[in-house]
Amino acid sequence: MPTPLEACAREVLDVMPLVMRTVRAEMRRHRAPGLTVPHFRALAFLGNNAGASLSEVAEHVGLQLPSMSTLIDGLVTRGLVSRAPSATDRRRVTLNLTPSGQATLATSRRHSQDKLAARLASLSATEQATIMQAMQALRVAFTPEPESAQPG
Amino acid sequence: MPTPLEACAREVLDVMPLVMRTVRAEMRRHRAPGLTVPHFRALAFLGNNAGASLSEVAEHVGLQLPSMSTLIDGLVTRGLVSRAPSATDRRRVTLNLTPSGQATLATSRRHSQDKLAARLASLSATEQATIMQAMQALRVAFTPEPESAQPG
DNA sequence: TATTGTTATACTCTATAACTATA
DNA sequence: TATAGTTATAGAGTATAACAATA
Repeated sequence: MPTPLEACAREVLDVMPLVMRTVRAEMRRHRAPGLTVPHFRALAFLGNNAGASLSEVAEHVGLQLPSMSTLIDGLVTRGLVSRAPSATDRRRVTLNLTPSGQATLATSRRHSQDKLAARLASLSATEQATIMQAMQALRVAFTPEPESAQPG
Repeated sequence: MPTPLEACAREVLDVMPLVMRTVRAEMRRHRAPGLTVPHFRALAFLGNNAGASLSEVAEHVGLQLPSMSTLIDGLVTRGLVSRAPSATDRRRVTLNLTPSGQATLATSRRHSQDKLAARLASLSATEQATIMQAMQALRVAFTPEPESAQPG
């Protein structure tokens, strides 16, 4: 007989991959500029944290530095992100969304959001509110603790 | 100003990758026999659906048939899954967990569950209950229907 | 001819290791 | 010496295409 906490963990473990698979499949089907979930999350982070460094994005998205370097490289090549040396510390890079990046983010987010919303629309308003609350609680529990650098 | 439904979709889109990244990282760290999330989900499905065919597992996990064939191949090689021709239709394959597979599933599930539970323990009992309810609602909304929305 | 599954092949994503540049 | 980032290289994981076997 599992405790409520155990049951909750198991349910999360069971259901989240199910949801993410749908999201991923939809992103792939849409395939605007081949935006994967990590691409998307990097763009979203830069949308909220203009001028962030590579390390900050990497930590937030959960990739190693070389992987994020490559990922950002692709976004720079595609003209979605600008990359420049920091004025105060020339080891660092300053990352920003270009106008095109902002537009792409908005479009892609809208698309994924709409597809997700279409699914969620089959649920009651109460259930939707419950999901909203659950996500907010999970965000708190799973936001990585800043070890060295904290974005403004 | 987004509607509640839109806000909910956006929150899901934002938070779920955050959670799944932690789960994945933990699985990788544990690295029992290199069980990935899809491996795990395939084992879990077979645990609940003994004798399932390859197509059934593939549909549930959300992989293409060749990918699932390879994945199952690895599980068979590792002695976690048995694979035999179906008695009634020899094109089909009958998949089952071996005792070792059952044990591995239990151990891995317990491990991931424990790690997840440790995170969730920082939340209140009310929040945990909310998450539980949210997952149950999401499960309903995202369980793939056997409809022919997925052509072959 | 249609369905189930496997094999062959290639591509994407991410990691580790080695390196450069700056502090 | 330590930190930020890049480049080189390798290895998982998954997809598409071609194939084999059965219905």
